[in-house]
Amino acid sequence: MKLTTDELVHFNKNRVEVNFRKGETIIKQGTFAGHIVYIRSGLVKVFKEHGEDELILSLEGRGKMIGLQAIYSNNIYPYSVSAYEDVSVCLLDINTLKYIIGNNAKFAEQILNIIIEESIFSHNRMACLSLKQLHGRFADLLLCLSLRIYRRKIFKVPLSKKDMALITNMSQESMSRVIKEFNDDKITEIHGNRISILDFEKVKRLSVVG
Amino acid sequence: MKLTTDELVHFNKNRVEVNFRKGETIIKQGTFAGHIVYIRSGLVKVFKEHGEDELILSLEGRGKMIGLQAIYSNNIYPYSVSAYEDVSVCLLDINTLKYIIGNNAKFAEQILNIIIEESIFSHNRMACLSLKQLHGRFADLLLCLSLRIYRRKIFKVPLSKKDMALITNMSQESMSRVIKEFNDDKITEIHGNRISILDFEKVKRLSVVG
DNA sequence: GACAACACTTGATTTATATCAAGTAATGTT
DNA sequence: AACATTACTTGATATAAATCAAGTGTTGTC
Repeated sequence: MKLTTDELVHFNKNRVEVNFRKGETIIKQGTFAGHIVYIRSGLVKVFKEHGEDELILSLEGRGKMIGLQAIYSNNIYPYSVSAYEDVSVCLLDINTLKYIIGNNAKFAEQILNIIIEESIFSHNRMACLSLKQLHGRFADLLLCLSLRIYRRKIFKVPLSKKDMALITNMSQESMSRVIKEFNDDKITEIHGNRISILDFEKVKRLSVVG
Repeated sequence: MKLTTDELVHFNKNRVEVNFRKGETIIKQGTFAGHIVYIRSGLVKVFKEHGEDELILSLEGRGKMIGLQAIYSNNIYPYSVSAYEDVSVCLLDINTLKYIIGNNAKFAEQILNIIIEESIFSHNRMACLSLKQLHGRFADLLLCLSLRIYRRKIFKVPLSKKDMALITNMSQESMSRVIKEFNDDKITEIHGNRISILDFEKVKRLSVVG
């Protein structure tokens, strides 16, 4: 990023490194937004709280910026974020960020690109949740983990079956049944928190078909 | 917006006014994005095409900018837009826009705000579609039309029941039944394309309850 | 090592909503 | 005006997936 020396100084002065333990809340929906969160390591969930139940908007890992939406909308975080495992983050002061955005067009452009990418992701997730059924939604979760988060076909996740059920917006029992079918059909090999994708093409096909 | 004279000249040189007839496609998902669309008048739907079926992302009317997502992502429109009624738009050259964003931080900031507002709207819509059932989803449509689009409690919509069913992601038959119940319960008075919201508080409550 | 608490599985039942079917009303066309 | 086409309604049936229920397996705690 093309920041001036002045801007860099500003940034470093207003940057804090923090660690969160598994399960901790990193951002609480509805609270005043003091900073933007940059994830250095660990998996988190971004979710909307809606009375009793919650809707998971996305999973985010290493290298992602979270909370940019708070720049607009009265500095209030429009969603919550919590840690699936121990997480290390960097907190960037929101006013510093706002200041630089308002003065450095190239920087603003990059933030814009991040938000736009998120926006498109969000549209796809909406389509996934509304149009697809159980198998398609789970296939999408597998693709997300494999392509976006771990960049592998075999990986360990800090997610319980219950978590995965929440992410794919289905009941725990349905999740259990879907996983069983995927394993029986040799599409995946899922034992405990270890996921191996055996037939990647089939997962892709299931994601498209729904 | 704080644009320099030079930028204004640029803009006016690369601005075209166009009219679309009811039903016409204004933006086609997957095509090369030449411009951003500013709606001068008329109601349009923004939707994702996904094989056979479609998912409506939002309704937009007078004063809205559409297609900003194409700035990022190889200048390809990530969704389609079509006219529910005769629509008048202004087309802004995407390269001009990009150029100004990259050089005028204040302008970039405003575009950023628009996208962020959209992003939050999109999250709410996702929650609506995934968490709520028929009545809650229809209540949300009523609120959207009444608060965001028409700013009235009584208005005429260019939408058929079929359209409304698509927007709320339910079957035409369910839409019919839900409208009947709303009318029977004196919550609304819907005849043809004329909608009167009689009990606004109840609509809000139904939207929250789901 | 016993016990509690929780994660997961699996089958039976229920439920919300889609689909099917068959009709009436509204609209457009020659 | 007659006819076709489409929009809408309404009841009956089908279905995907949730919930319920009753288990087993796993983990943590004193």
